[in-house]
Amino acid sequence: MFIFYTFVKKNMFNSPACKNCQFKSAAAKFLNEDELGNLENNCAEIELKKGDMIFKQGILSSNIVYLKKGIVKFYIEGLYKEQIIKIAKGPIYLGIPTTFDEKYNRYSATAIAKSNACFIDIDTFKEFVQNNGNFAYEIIVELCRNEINLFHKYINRTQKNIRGRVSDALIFFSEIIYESDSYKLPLTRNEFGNYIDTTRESISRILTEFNKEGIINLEGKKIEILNKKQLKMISKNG
DNA sequence: GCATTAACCACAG
DNA sequence: CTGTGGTTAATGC
Repeated sequence: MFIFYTFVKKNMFNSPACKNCQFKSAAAKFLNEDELGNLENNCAEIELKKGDMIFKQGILSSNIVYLKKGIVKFYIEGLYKEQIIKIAKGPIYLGIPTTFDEKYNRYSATAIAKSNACFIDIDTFKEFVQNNGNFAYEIIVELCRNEINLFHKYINRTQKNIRGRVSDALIFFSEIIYESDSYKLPLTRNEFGNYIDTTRESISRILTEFNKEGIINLEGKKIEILNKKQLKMISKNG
């Protein structure tokens, strides 16, 4: 991340056209001409392939990342293994909790689909928060939403059985991530299990169960939801 | 006790 | 990387 920062300062990248950005965040819509110009000069846009790491736990961080489009996974190096904590898609800010008041990243983020990310200099970002109330307000709204979502995820982990949690995840990918009833899972069975706190074996079993029960059509990583009503039932009664 | 749930292990594509 | 089968431990009638 430090490298990007130096490059930007030397103008070795073409500055992105923040003013006309089609993927402007709710917060960035409140930036005035001057501020947008400032953003353009202190920001670099990068194209990411599936599997590219965006930032890494334990490494010094000096950028806020704005994911214009794409899908990412957040994960933490735990005591014994890596744990996926969250999957999200752009447009979204990625590094606020880990960069804002922390020297080192407290978690890692990796693209799990082709993505576009803007690396914004942290001091520039802080300036906006300090001087532009509307900008700051929108950032707070996003942070609040994230916290509530995590509370729900936390509760579901303990209070739903595995069939319920698998249903939740399938619905999440369908409604939030892909906005379609058929999609290709961006995770291996192992990662899927890790994500909802179970084993790859249980994922395999339950997906084939759902397939046999006619709730989904399963073909490797390709999922087609055939009976969303029932899936939602299972999610509830989990 | 007996049934259910889910993790762990092992082996085979 | 996946799917399946057997085993086992925990929990709830």
